[in-house]
Amino acid sequence: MLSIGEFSKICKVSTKTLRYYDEISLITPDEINTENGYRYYSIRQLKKMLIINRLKSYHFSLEEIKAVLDLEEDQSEEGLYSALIRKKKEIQERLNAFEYTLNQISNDIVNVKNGIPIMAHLDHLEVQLVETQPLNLLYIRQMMSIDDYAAGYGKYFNRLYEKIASEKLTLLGTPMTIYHSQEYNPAGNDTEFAIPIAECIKGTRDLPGCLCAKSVLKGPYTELTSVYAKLREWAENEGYQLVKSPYEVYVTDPYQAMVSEDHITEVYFPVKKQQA
Amino acid sequence: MLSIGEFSKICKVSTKTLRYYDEISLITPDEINTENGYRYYSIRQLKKMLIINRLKSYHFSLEEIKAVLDLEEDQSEEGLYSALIRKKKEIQERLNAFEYTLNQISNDIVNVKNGIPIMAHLDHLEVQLVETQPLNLLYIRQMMSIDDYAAGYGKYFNRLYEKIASEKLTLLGTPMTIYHSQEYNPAGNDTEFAIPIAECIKGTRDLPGCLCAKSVLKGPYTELTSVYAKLREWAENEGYQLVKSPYEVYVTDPYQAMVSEDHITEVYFPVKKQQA
DNA sequence: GTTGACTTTACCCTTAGGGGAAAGTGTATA
DNA sequence: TATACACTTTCCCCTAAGGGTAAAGTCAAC
Repeated sequence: MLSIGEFSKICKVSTKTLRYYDEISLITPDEINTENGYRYYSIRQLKKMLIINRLKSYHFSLEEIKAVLDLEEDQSEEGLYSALIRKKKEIQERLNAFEYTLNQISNDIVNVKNGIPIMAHLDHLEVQLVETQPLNLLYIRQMMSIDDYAAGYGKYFNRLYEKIASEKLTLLGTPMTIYHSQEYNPAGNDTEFAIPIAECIKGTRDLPGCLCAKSVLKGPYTELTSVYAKLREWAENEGYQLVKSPYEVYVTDPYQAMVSEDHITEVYFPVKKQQA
Repeated sequence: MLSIGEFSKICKVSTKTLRYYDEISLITPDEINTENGYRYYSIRQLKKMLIINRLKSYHFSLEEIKAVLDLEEDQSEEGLYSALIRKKKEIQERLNAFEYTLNQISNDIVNVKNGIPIMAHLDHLEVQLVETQPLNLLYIRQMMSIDDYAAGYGKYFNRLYEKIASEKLTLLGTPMTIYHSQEYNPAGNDTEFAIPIAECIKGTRDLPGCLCAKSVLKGPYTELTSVYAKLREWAENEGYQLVKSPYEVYVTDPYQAMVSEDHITEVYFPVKKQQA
């Protein structure tokens, strides 16, 4: 039997951690002296602790590790295997995200080095006042959380395109997204995915034409918030009031132009002249 | 002036977050109604908020962002530039770490798929009883925290090698590390970096020969804890007691064999036969 | 005037433990 | 055997970046 200090030293895990793992029942000492409460671990618990350490190094949460080990106890090898596969995919995704970030940050570094302050594109963004034509939209309206967006765009636009194809409808423009939520809420925002078509059928609605402030973004979607900010600022300065829900039109196919720098997105915000 | 909800919506940041940022003085509303406490943000605060969002996406902590923005206020472009460079390096390192993890996990996946349970190498690890020869060690002894190890090995062994080279000393073996701490402590462990040489000079000491349990690890250093566990288990089973500090001998040059699978490390643990 | 949307503060919760205090316990040495 | 010191216990507070919810006050539209 090993005292907590001995066990700690062998596994390279602090005693604090071992007590915490005991508390959450991840690994509990084989024996606890009932007189003084001292924890004693057995040699054969070393392996379990080493597995925990390894899974931790793979960025499993303690919760996940517990689940894996519990399954393992029931002799199913499947649990560990599928967990590893799943976690590998997760890590791959995080790695990709880091690569993307690295790209972006490198870009900014070049700009700052050349004396172009960060967010400079915001100053060069042009806003125009346009009168939009009414559109007939095939749409899906959905609450979207921030995590859903990445997968959501593909999913819902695909569904719309499928319907257009299977019912032989007439495409009249590129896909667009309309944001109906008043406030930003990380849990979910009322979002409408739509594609303009010719036919008025079930599942379509009319988007009336109206006066809009419009900006065109060339670049990655992450800069869209700047565009919205710019539109607000413009409206305030020019004495317009923002009314109704803004929408984005994806001029380039997001799945065609893989280089995010080449994306072209139009942002429309319905406005009206402010009463003096 | 924008209410917190309006500002939140434009920046795609929750009101909760804005109140929190106010609390930590990262971005405070331009105006607060003294009657009802309502927060009002100005249009020109949008830019600051967008910069915060961008830096957040680069994995800056709020603390760091505050520091950068404060420097920026004092018109020094340098602050932002060097912060970006620093952060880029950080992200690169995390990316590398993820790549390494991905490698390891893929390895384990192959093993598990082939029916080899994780940690199986532990069962095949051989332990032998050896009588070591006394060594004369050129050494540096240092408290090392877990984060220091990666950089520390290079640093201290380099220092030792430099001394050997500059004083024309006679190398008698490969580098080794001796662990003096009794318990594992994440804050710092008493660690000795040493290289056996022929000359007895200032900065050398004697490592007496003794009876040791010895195991040889072929593979990445991350598996070293398993070796220690194995040695403990063996000692328990064979009726030996672990005495004094264990040490590792790096048979392969860690900077030569870049593929971690090729590393060869000997682990020695001084033992004595247990009194019956 | 009322309703519903908006805002405020306040309190508790999250992960994976770290730091430290106060008190009890174990063991080696003088 | 007495004492010193190393070890262990529980208890409480702390982290970063907010999310969830409640109770109470406020605003704007109808």
